[in-house]
Amino acid sequence: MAKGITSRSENYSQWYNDIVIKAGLADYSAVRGCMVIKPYGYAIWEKIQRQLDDMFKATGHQNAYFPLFIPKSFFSKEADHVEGFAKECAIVTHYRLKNDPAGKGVTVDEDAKLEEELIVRPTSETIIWNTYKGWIQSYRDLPILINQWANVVRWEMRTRLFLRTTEFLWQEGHTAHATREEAVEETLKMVNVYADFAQNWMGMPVLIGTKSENERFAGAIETYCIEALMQDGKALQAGTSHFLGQNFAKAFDVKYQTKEGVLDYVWATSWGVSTRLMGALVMAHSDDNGLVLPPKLAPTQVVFVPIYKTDEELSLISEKVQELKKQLEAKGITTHFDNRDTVKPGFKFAEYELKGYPVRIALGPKDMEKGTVEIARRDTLTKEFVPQDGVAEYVVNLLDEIQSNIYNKALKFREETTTIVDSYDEFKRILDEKPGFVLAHWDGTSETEERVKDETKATIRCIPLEGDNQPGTCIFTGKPSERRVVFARAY
RNA sequence: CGGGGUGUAGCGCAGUCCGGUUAGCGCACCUGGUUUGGGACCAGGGGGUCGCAGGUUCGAAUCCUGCCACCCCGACCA
Repeated sequence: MAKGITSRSENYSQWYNDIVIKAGLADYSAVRGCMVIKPYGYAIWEKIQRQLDDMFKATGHQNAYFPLFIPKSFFSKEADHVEGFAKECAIVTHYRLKNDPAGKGVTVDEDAKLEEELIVRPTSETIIWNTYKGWIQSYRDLPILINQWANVVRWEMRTRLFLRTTEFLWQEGHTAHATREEAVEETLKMVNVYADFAQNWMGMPVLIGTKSENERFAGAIETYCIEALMQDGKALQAGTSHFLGQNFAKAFDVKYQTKEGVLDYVWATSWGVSTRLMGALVMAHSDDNGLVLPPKLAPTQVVFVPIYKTDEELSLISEKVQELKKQLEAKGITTHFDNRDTVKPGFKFAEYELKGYPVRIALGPKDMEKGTVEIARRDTLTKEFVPQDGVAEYVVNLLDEIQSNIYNKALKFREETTTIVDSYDEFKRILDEKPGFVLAHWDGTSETEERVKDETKATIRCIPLEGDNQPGTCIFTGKPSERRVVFARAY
């Protein structure tokens, strides 16, 4: 186990915090509930951003940017939306400071009170739909397919690094359509983009489904989500895509004229993923040695560590490393040569494991003699000697192998911790004894979900789009159930 | 907002119950040397308003009063 990291089995939360902090991803900040994302963490976020952005562009979306502040009056136009967010908003009430008369720094200038308070956006539906009103007159103006990369603020009671911070970075897509069908199609398209990203880039299997009424986004008709399972058996909502119907169009009076000349309200969607994905990445794959990154999202995929006693040895090794580096880079692989002479190789090995570099290549006098390198893979912690001639090919294949291995490992874990239950007693027992997804019948009512939550802390993570859709009877009430849904305790 | 806990060097902590030399330890940091195939070793060195404000006392990290901050567990949530 790495120095200073709490064991995963001993205390999962502590382990998670240790990895985030010690791998250099993020740290607590001076501001309550907010975190500082450090350069290494941000580098990973940039990889995530870049790939998602490409996927959004490929599905016809454009980026734009809307204001951080939302006038209070905008916010209160959609009733469910207000209800859902009212309790967690940061509000700007003044616009000026003055010197404290008591001589203690500065104080708020009460004369500079705003006529109308500004809400720091917890999400941007309202400001965006207020804007869209001015952009849309005819069916020719539709669809509008826009995404924004932004920060938002939600004043949560309790925060956790990446998973729930007061301020967080995310992207939010906001689209406007002429028909219900087109908007529904967009909602589904984007939840599938998220699933694609989670599985093929993060190496994290997800379930795609809809949310129950209790868990639905405030103001949405239907919320689609991707739901992942962490290594402690708790679920994490990793992304959501909302079909908003005409709720926001009605609230902000956004109408368009159809081909036939009739006025109708516009149909809307919104969808988002956040820096929470960083937390998911950590919790899905990491071990007691530190972070494990999927090669596709690792800022640096291969690190070279020289082993040497003399300057002559180092210069020979350096020459070889430069040669190999070029070969790898020619194949699109990102590399780093750590030739620091201030720390020993063993220290570097431990450090790169902690930081989750997928592949480490060590090169020492023995290798120079035999014409080999020592290649270590982070996911399995195994090492192998490989001829220098074939390194580039070997690493290309190895990175693919690692990418699919960590996905398969996570998938296997999910399958092993997913249980089908048919009675409430069994349901409760499984939640404690074998945490994970629990597939059970549910009568479809909020009351039942609420009662199950109160008694077991488990919620309906999603009503899956695929899989077993046979009817049955609710484990709690015995009433008819259309199909099994996915329960779990969640973050 | 309820319950619990903690504030002492950059980080992690001991010391507080029972007041008494110059406040200590590990890691990290700096200097010099030896090392380098899994987190090196030796020697020397720098770094502290003991969370803040008052009080008691010859004397306070330690006792008393008030305040503040943060963490953990709940409720709330991407």
